[in-house]
Amino acid sequence: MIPKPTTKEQAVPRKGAAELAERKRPTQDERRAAILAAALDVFAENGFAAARLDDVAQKAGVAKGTLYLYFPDKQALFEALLQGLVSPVLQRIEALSADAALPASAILDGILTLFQTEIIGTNRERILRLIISEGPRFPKIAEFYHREVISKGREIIRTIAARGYERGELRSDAMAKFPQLFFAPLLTAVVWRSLFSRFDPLDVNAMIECHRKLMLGQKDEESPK
Amino acid sequence: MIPKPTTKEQAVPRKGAAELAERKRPTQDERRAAILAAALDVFAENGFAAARLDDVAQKAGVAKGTLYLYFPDKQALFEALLQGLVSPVLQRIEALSADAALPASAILDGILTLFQTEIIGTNRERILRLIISEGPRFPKIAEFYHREVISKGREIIRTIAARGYERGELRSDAMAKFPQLFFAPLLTAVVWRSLFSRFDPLDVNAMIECHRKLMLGQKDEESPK
Amino acid sequence: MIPKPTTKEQAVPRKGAAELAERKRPTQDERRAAILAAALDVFAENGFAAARLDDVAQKAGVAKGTLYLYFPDKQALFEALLQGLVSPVLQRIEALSADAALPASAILDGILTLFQTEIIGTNRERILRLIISEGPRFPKIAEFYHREVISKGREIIRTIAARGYERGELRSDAMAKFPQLFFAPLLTAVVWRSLFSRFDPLDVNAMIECHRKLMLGQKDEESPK
Amino acid sequence: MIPKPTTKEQAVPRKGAAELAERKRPTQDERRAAILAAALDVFAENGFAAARLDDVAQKAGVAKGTLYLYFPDKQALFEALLQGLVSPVLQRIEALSADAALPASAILDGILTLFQTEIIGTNRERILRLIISEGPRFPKIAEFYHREVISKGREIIRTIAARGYERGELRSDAMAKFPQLFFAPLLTAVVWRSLFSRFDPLDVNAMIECHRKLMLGQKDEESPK
DNA sequence: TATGAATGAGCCTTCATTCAT
DNA sequence: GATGAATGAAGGCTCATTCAT
Repeated sequence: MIPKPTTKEQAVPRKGAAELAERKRPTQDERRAAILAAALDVFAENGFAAARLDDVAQKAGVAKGTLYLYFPDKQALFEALLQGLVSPVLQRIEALSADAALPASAILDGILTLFQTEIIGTNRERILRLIISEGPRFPKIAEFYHREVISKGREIIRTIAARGYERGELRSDAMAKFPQLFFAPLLTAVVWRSLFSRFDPLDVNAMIECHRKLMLGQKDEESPK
Repeated sequence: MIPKPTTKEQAVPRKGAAELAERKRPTQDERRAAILAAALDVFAENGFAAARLDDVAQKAGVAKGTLYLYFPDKQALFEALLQGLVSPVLQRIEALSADAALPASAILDGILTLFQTEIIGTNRERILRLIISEGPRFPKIAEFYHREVISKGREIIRTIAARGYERGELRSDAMAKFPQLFFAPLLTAVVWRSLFSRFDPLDVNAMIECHRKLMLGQKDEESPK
Repeated sequence: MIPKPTTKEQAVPRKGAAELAERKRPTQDERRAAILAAALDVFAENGFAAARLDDVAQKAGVAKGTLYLYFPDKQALFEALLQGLVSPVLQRIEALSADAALPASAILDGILTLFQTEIIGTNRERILRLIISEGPRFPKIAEFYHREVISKGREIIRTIAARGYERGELRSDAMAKFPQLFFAPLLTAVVWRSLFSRFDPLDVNAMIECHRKLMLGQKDEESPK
Repeated sequence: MIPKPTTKEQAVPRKGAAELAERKRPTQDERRAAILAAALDVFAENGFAAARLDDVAQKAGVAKGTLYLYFPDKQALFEALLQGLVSPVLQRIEALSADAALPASAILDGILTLFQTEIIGTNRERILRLIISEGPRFPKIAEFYHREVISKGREIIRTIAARGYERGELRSDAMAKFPQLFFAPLLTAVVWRSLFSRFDPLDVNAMIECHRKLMLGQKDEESPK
């Protein structure tokens, strides 16, 4: 269970230890990551209140006390978990939206694709679920997420939608007014999957494709894909 | 706080109790209702795991043991709560949709209005929140809700959307394929309100109006409101 | 360990229950008293920090959770314990000292006798030990004890000593200035007993007799006892 | 706070470390002393059970593991602490009492003065407090202290008091029989200060002066101060 | 020798559930 | 039926001690 030291590539330490694929003692970063990964599993499965730190420790392969070397308490661990995995996707969205020369539909397509590939089915989806479920009881999390993700995402969509509407690419300025309408089906997909996918799976890609058409106001013939 | 059994000197005790202005001993149905109402408060505020039956009992004005006379355990109380408040709205939706002569837009409008008046701001919204949050850990609830509400609602929207598309009222058959797209903004509204309304309130009605336009594929001029 | 409800051979249940020596279900007062008695044992033996509530519960014959029905937490239990056993002795001292006609020596003798019979060897001595040991970490306790016992006792001694000095019964007004000098040997007896009595027992009565002589300034011949 | 080992560029490191004004790497004795000093702080403030070795290590400027290089465990550290600071004062008392030519009152005065200057307000007072508080749970300490200090001090007082009584310097042989009576006010001063000095400070010197008069059986006129 | 991260037994406290009244 | 005191299993957190470096 506990990795043996493996003082590796030293000149001649401890025999042939180096070439072994053996477990080395994890660095603090690795341990922290292991704890967070375990915490995601346990919190996602049970919710905050019902999650047991015993389980987190066991999954992370550390002693219970070790958790407290990395996080002051259960709530801090939870909050750290929810604040640790957000940015990269948003940055890619920002990058996408920066090119004003692109047609709105292309940018929105790109964002939808990112959602399909980088969120659905990944840990980020589980984080999202946790934020939806537990956010109301963790104002700090809700505010953080609103500030770091929601408000930025909203601005991006608002800009794109407004520009697309002015250019005549979009039939309506609805999304410029309420960018939430752009994200609503994505949120719905996440919620659906968490609730019903066991017995009524959702074809997320197909639904998003329909959403795209609706959003762009295309008539059905117009859509390729 | 709670009416003592009134051990007093009533010449004709307990007979015409109803017409007495004094607090009468609650009937079982009233007690059950009080417990469920209290449970909604407590579960909605804390989630299932963190909710304390002590609080439920106190809010309901009964002793803790009394809860167990009405529900076998905490989970049963929770499940009873989530299965008790769904039907009436759905029935009204079914009624609305039954009139095939109505234009699709009118029916959808009606449904949206029902949502705005009968869900948002009511206990039903809190139930919905609970289902979203806790559903994944209560398969029974998720299945029940899917069977009783989701699948029916989906069928209704599918029918209306298909009919509207055939009649040319809708520019796209997206919603016929994925009725979730119709409900997505409503779900989003509920989630938003639970997470962000404290510091970033959402104008649900305005958003729904935008959703309506987008859905119907109207150009902006076409919408009166 | 836990008194069984005694569903026994009562022909006419519940009637003649009183005269049976059988264990009846303890009243709340009895339970509270049992908890406090157990707490005294456990705290006296281990000190506050090292005392285990498990042991208290076991000694009191109740479940661990029951403690929390009577006291909000460990500290409250401890404080309740230390504030529960003081008054009667002080009242008797006050009664003794009220009679100004008595010679000072008689009153002081009476107080010393009370100490020997009502404190030494009783639970009050253990309480005293706890106050001495733990008081510095429980300001509330120290203040309470100072207010309720120390300051009153000091006033009493001061009055008696001053009066005795004026009357020529006492050779010195030392005790009128520092009544602590009257109590010092008593405190010392308690401390000695807690530390050394195992291997060097102290004849408290004899020491107190010597203290009396010293205090009264008698030459040795004068005191028979 | 604590001297970092000073890993700097010393041309001639570690040789004439003593005469360098800079902080040198502490010797083992210094480290031991630092640990004991820190332990006194921490144990005095919290008592044995509630004291944290973390705090001791931090105050001593060493790592927690280092404590275990110097003391096998917490209890051994505590015991070492309580056995380390006693002797010098006792030796001075012994020296004082050795001169049989001195009048008893002079020797007793000397001892009282030593107490006032060498105990009250110093670390020795804190040690004394710890012995009083924790002694009952540390028989080894109590026995050590009894053997090394108490019994010796008692013998000294007994000798002086007996001699003084024979010579007619003391009106009573009370203290010859119970030397505890001599120390009682000193003990009382220590206990009082630990419990009440925050809100009811004690003038220790004045009290001891009164004690002296009482002890010597002087009438008030006789003592100047 | 010194470090401090890691361990895990132990303890206070909570709360769903029971049951005597 | 209704009560609420009592129960005791469970979980968050602490901290003395260990051990790889």
